[in-house]
Amino acid sequence: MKFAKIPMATISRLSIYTRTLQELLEEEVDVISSERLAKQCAVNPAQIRKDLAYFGEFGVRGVGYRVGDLLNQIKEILGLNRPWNLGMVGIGNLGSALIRHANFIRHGYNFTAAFDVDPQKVGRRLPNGLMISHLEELDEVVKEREVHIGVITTPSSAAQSVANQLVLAGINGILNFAPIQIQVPNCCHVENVDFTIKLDSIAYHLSSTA
Amino acid sequence: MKFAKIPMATISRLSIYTRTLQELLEEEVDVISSERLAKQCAVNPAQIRKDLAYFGEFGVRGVGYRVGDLLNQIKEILGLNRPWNLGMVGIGNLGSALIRHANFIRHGYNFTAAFDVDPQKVGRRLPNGLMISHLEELDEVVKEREVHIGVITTPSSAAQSVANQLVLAGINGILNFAPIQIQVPNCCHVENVDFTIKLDSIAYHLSSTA
DNA sequence: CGAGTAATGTGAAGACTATCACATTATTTC
DNA sequence: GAAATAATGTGATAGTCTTCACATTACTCG
Repeated sequence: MKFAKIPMATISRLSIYTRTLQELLEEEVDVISSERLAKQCAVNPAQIRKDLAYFGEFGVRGVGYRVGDLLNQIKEILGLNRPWNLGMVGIGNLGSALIRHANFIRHGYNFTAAFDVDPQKVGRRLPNGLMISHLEELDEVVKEREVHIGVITTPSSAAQSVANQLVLAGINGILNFAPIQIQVPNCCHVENVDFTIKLDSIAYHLSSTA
Repeated sequence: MKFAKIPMATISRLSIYTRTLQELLEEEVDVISSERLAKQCAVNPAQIRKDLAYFGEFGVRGVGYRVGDLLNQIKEILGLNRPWNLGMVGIGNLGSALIRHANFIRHGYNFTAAFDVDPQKVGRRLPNGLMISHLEELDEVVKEREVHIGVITTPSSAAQSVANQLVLAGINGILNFAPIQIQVPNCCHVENVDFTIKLDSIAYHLSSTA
């Protein structure tokens, strides 16, 4: 089943489903149909069933999905049944805000390393107790703290070089907030969070419909 | 040409092209081929030509594209040849980091309003001089400061209600950082910036290839 | 226990997106 | 000024993703 080609969009939606299922679980809903789940996630019901079908059969015909079970299985699929260690590179406004941001921890992501080049910052501790290391020590610290995923919040100009360093240190997953397309070998998976693109997209829609 | 259905992906790529073209302009490159531009943007050359073809002919056969001209024309298409006023709702860690973030201003986006519900915050000024207004005053302030685009950085639980208020105040574009699918009428265009989804996607790739 | 109802799982159709391949057009060189 | 070279613009093709429609299976109730 791992060899079937899973659409990226399916993976993203699985992530959305987990959030909604989590809520449903907290509301003590036991069972849910693809139709109701779809409405809450703003997708098509058949889409949900197709997405799940890539990985097996998780529902009961005529009944629906057991919320707790489905949640666990999707978490298993996504690899969320274990903690992931994050290393943040670039401790500016955005970087430190993200480290303090609650959403990461709640989902099993922990920052275990932070890097910068500014001598004013290196050696200091973040509010959560994490010490800022110098970028030069990246390789060493990444291995020591078992960082699995690199988060880049440096200026664009530094992003590619940081990515190279992360890859050399053995990192295979990068979350890139710098508005630039970074190039990495195939072994490494990059996801971009680029709100400038999103804003431009809004600007386009506002201009072309007005 | 506005009635041809333009793929969302095309709009996003146009945004990427503008960034690369901007760089090329600063490096005083006059002319560029789709092939070279494609390499820098990490896309297929034919893709660039197709994307542009939705809007007209901008190149010279046998030669390439004039960097300055192309940049201006794409900016025109996206509606970036004018300033856009942003109103941020939710002045927490992330919100205030984003307001200070340089990328917005550089691209013609200005924050002209900021909202929160915390009495400790309302009435205070942000480092850039912007006063934080109470959420109750949203309608009024949005109109007064001519806010075009709303940026939501509240907790998920508040996001939908804030979106409703923004729509009622006449806002037609929303950039949503809350990890929830907010529902709005068709007149309003929402873009989501959701790094939890991106992280989950990285986790999936790391788990399934390891 | 059988008929009726509900909701999944999935093959097929449809819609959308990306890539190829080449005709077309501009420039350069001899 | 003709031939060679270069690079766009685009019809055709291939590929991917989404939605439909229905056969299948589970539960409920008389």
